[in-house]
Amino acid sequence: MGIAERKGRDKQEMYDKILRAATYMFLEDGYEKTSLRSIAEKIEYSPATIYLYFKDKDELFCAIHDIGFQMLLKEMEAAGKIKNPLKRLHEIGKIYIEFALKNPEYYDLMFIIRAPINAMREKQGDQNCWELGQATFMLLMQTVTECIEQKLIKSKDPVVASMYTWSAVHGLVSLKIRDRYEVMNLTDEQLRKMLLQSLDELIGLMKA
Amino acid sequence: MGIAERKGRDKQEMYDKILRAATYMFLEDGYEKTSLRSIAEKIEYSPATIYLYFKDKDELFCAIHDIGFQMLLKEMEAAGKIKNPLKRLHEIGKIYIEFALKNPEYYDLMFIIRAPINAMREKQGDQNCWELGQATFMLLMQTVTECIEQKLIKSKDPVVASMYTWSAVHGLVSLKIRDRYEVMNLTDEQLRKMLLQSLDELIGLMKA
DNA sequence: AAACTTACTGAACACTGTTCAGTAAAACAA
DNA sequence: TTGTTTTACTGAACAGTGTTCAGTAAGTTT
Repeated sequence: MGIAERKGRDKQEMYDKILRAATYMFLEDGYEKTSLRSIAEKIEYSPATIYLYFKDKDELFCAIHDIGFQMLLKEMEAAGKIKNPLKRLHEIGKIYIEFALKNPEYYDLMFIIRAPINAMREKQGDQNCWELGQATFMLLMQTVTECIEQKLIKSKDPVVASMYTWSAVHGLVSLKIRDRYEVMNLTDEQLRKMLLQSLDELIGLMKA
Repeated sequence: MGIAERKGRDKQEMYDKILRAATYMFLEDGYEKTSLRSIAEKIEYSPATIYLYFKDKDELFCAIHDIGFQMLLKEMEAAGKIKNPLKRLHEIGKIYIEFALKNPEYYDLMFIIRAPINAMREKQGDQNCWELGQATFMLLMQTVTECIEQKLIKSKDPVVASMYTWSAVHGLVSLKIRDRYEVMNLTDEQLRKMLLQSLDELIGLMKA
């Protein structure tokens, strides 16, 4: 049985090796400039080898997408410990914005680029692949629900309130990541302050 | 002088021909699946011909991006006529959302895809290319400023308020266009209603 | 009519994602 | 130990992409 175990370990190690190289290059050069050929070259294998471990490029990037969500969820743990749901909501927003500013490539892959979504759709029956995104959304939803129950915010519908909260914050960071604030001519630091100030203001508006 | 005029017209017609074919195929198949070779085939010229009229693919799509903004600005004219700035703000939001839902490919190109931004950056001195985006933002900014002046909304800083308003609405539609609402399992109609309801709620929160 | 310019092209270049027949090495069975 | 089967990997091919360039035919100018 030792041979089968060793082969299983070898397989997992190879999978991880490809994933690490891909992640490294993706963070370095961005999605558009990370090719399977360049990843293969980095690990000193043929491009065809990658297809023994991943169905296609989309599936490989889906795995990186999942790493990004695990990172985000880990950061969200801190917010999860805050008792006051309104403070928690605010903290969730801040962590989300800081995560996006610190990890723009991950954020892009998690919330904008279509590749991981394509890969998840192909695994129709596999509900697991959506669970990371759902976990993040559930934390927000739960927090918003508690805010509503304790009458800390004006909104009554938790789904709608979760939606515009997420959208607002996503809009803030995604317009930055896709370079659409250039019309405003701000430095990075000015922009960062403005994003956090916008969040503050939004939370202020939501407050009952 | 007739020859020079005729050659100028010919050049403009060729430019328009390429742009129309590109726009048609882009709206039909989306950005990812619209290649210069396929555009060239449609107009029955060689791919190399396109480079006589456009610097590269990014510049061609920048021209389509501009058409999208012209369309959006035209739709915004209706909102421009509303005297009450808060009602106008609400209408601007609605028009923005409806535009995105009706023209997802244009919206994607205008606010998410990097190609047009790359092309505009290359024309550093040419401030004209940013003016369409700025015009849209200026209408929002002006409306928000009037709301603040007339104490119709709580916010005091027009830049911040414009920013989170734009971001919120952009977030709503861009998460849809990039298929990130699938975690929520909603039909298109349910989603559309929810987007508009979120906008209503946001405006409600903003109200003084 | 000769010379020059312009608009266009086919082919090339360098790259991409993906597949497949072939092969060497590992594992298995006798 | 040997023969057979399986596995992991590869080089090459396929079909496609954006972009450039030397060559050419037609139009324009002298």
